[in-house]
Amino acid sequence: MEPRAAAEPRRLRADAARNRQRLIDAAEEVFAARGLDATLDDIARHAGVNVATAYRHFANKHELARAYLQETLDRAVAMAEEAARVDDPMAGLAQFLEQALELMAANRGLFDMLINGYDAEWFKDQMQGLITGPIRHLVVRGQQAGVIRPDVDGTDFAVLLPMLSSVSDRGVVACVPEPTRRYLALVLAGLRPDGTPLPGRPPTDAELRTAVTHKARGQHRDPPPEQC
Amino acid sequence: MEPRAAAEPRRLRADAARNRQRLIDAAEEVFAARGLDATLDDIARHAGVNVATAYRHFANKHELARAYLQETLDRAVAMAEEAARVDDPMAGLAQFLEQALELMAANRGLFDMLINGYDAEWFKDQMQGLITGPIRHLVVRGQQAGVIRPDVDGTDFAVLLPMLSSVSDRGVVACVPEPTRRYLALVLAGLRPDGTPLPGRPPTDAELRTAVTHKARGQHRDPPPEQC
Amino acid sequence: MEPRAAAEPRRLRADAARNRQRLIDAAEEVFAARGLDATLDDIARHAGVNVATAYRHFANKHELARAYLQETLDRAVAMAEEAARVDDPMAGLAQFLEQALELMAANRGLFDMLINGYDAEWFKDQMQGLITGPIRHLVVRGQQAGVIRPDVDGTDFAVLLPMLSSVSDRGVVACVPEPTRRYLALVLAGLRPDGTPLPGRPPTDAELRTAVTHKARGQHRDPPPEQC
Amino acid sequence: MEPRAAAEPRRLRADAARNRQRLIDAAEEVFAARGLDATLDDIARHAGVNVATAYRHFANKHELARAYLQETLDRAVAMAEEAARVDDPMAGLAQFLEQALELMAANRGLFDMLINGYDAEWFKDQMQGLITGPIRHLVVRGQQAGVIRPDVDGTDFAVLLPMLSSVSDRGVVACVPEPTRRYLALVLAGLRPDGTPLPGRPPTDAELRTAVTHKARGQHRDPPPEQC
DNA sequence: TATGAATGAGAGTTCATTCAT
DNA sequence: AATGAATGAACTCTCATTCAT
Repeated sequence: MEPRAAAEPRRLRADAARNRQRLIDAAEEVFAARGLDATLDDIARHAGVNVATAYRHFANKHELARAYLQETLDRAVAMAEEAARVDDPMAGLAQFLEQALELMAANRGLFDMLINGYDAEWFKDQMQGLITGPIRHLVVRGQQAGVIRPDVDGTDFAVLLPMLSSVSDRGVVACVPEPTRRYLALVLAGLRPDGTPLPGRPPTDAELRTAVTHKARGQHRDPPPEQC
Repeated sequence: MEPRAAAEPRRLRADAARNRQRLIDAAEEVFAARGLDATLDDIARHAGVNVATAYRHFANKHELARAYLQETLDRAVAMAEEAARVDDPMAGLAQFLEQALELMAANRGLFDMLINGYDAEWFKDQMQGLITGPIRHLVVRGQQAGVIRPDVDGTDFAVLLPMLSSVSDRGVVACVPEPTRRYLALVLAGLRPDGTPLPGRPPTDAELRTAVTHKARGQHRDPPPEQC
Repeated sequence: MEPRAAAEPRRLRADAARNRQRLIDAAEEVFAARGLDATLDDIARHAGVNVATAYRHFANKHELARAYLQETLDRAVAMAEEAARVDDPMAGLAQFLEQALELMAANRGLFDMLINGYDAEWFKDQMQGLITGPIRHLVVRGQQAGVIRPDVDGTDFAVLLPMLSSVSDRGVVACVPEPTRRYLALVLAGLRPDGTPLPGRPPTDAELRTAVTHKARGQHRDPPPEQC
Repeated sequence: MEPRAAAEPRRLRADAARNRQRLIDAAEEVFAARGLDATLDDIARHAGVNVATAYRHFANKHELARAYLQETLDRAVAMAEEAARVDDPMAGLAQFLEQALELMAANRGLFDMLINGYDAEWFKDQMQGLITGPIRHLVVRGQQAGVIRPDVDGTDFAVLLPMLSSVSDRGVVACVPEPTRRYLALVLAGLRPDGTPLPGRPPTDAELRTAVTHKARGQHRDPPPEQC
């Protein structure tokens, strides 16, 4: 019962690689459309393979979901790194957020992770680098330039990003042009210095490790509320 | 097999009325704690009645969820009406939002409706009055007083309210004091006039009818994305 | 998710009681014929009910198996108690063993417990009283009367009984008259004093608690070999 | 699709022969440790080859099990032949039984065949020679020397041997020193002449062909109980 | 010939919903 | 009207066996 290899960079036979990618693609489609509650049977059917084949490639539904989410998060990280290279700090931050939110738009699977706390433990680890790396960099630069209020931190984006992503998943999308950009602009406006301090404080780096999200569904039923 | 009555205002026998309320109360507890995925059996047990009794009072799980959500939304409406009576428009808006978000905090069932699009059609109808009534009133007053930017509308809150409610349900809650208030303050800051117009436009009243949310789970599998 | 009641002596509705008994009877038939690997579906079909009905009465396959095994073991205990009332100690012991082995004859489900270690923990508890109670009583009486060798103990029967039961489950049964009685007689002959001490020693009472059997299949995969 | 050869004594290419033996060795390890329920995948992995390779050498799991059991039984036969050369008949018999039981101790795969009736038909044929050859020889010698009761036959050991082997697989093993030897001694004591005839009669040679065991599991579901 | 991959047919379990008392 | 009981349709995951390279 060895764990069936998942992300190990072994060379796969041509057809297997094809099926693996088909499965991830199908997962992308199905999870994105129906959320992470979608059944593996559905995904396998979508990929044109048998469920058992899915289980050859991924130890369980969970792992397939990760593979799919990983692909998407990798793209988000690339975006963050690119944005960090933009000169104007506010523009860089805005660019990253726009791109990231675009990526998440109407993707229910991603949404389930960001918002509904699917696989929170794993997600935290993915998020950590993004937040404490390029994002904080952008924030600090903006604060030094005086265009971002001094009382926010990169860690606030562990809340703001999921929060904004929920916008892209609303029905409004279908009707209103660029809703994400609109509400992002509103939040960015709120990030400008205005002399009035925000209540509360940002999450600390340590809190990020346990605090990103706690709602659990599907496999992760009712994790006891984390203590601080 | 008569069609089982649902919410028709028939006179119920005393014990029947009692059971009905017990069920709603149990739904409140259970749905709030475990989200709308909770089983009817659980709720019935919590209410001290049998599942079949639940089906005598409510056509299906769905309807029971509505009854529970209704109660909560009614409270939100009351809050909005009360806030409309506050003199300072910004303070009134802030008060309503704070109270409403408080109400939603850690209420997974409500969250499932607001964010996950459970029973979207019905939810829209509930939201309509709230948005176009007291909330728009607060917004307009604020704009006349010059404390709210002119390019937002009450309908923007059909997006902002769910968006902010997602904050209250994050793990951060457990660790950071008053996270909801913090990010609400950020958004409120963004709502102040700053000379820079927001991109896009608010949803129209008509769009509200179809646009609030479209994600479907559980019973409501895959409603085709609404067209505009 | 309360554990669905199993053996609680609640009054069941007539039909439920009937179905419950049908299920146990079907379990008896099917488990006896095919062993404890038989599927719940098979048993339910045999009982003329849906599988889910089986799950209403028993938390899982395991519990149904226990209910069935319990019934059989109860009969064995009754036999032991009756045998303890026989005057001649050897005759009493022989009577009990004969009856018990008869009971077990060709019952694969029982065999799986006795021999294959299904649900060993639970079985130990059932066995304990039988061994240290009436069986030891019979043995001691026999030793005092000088008809049983002094170097055996009641606890030896925790080995001998399963061992002999394996005889009744062999194909020989179908062809040879009274095979169980034959090999039981052989063992009983060996139990008479002969001046030559047996090698080793009987299990202690404490060892009985962990020592009855350790083979695990089905649910009980690979329990680490118990340490002493 | 030619019928895949199984145990035909064709000359195999060197590497094929090597793989075949590797598979049998792996089967030995795995089946002995986990019983005949072990999966072919496990065994193949243990052998360092692919499952499909196993299917090139053996028609099915069944056949691989046979190959493994064959090897073990061959050793038992060798033991019997060696024991037949011991002068003292009782000592010879005891030596064989001890060695054979040692061989079976804690070998779950063998146990599944001896006790659980896996592949009974085939097993009978293997047993036949052993019983009617060296074992009967030992018994007859003992009877002529007056140290074995006259009313047993070699065929009784088709029952006694499996019966005793069940002892070695009990948890007692882990705690009690030499349990097999202990209960074997008890049975041997019973085999000594004591003037009291055993009830019943030994299986006849013919009965041996159908009578050894009839329990079937796994692939061999429910062979109808053989008639005599 | 040997392999990695693929598959169909379950098995155990759960849950919204309906039936019978 | 209320209950206890029953059900069918899923869903996740496993395994002996076959296919394609």
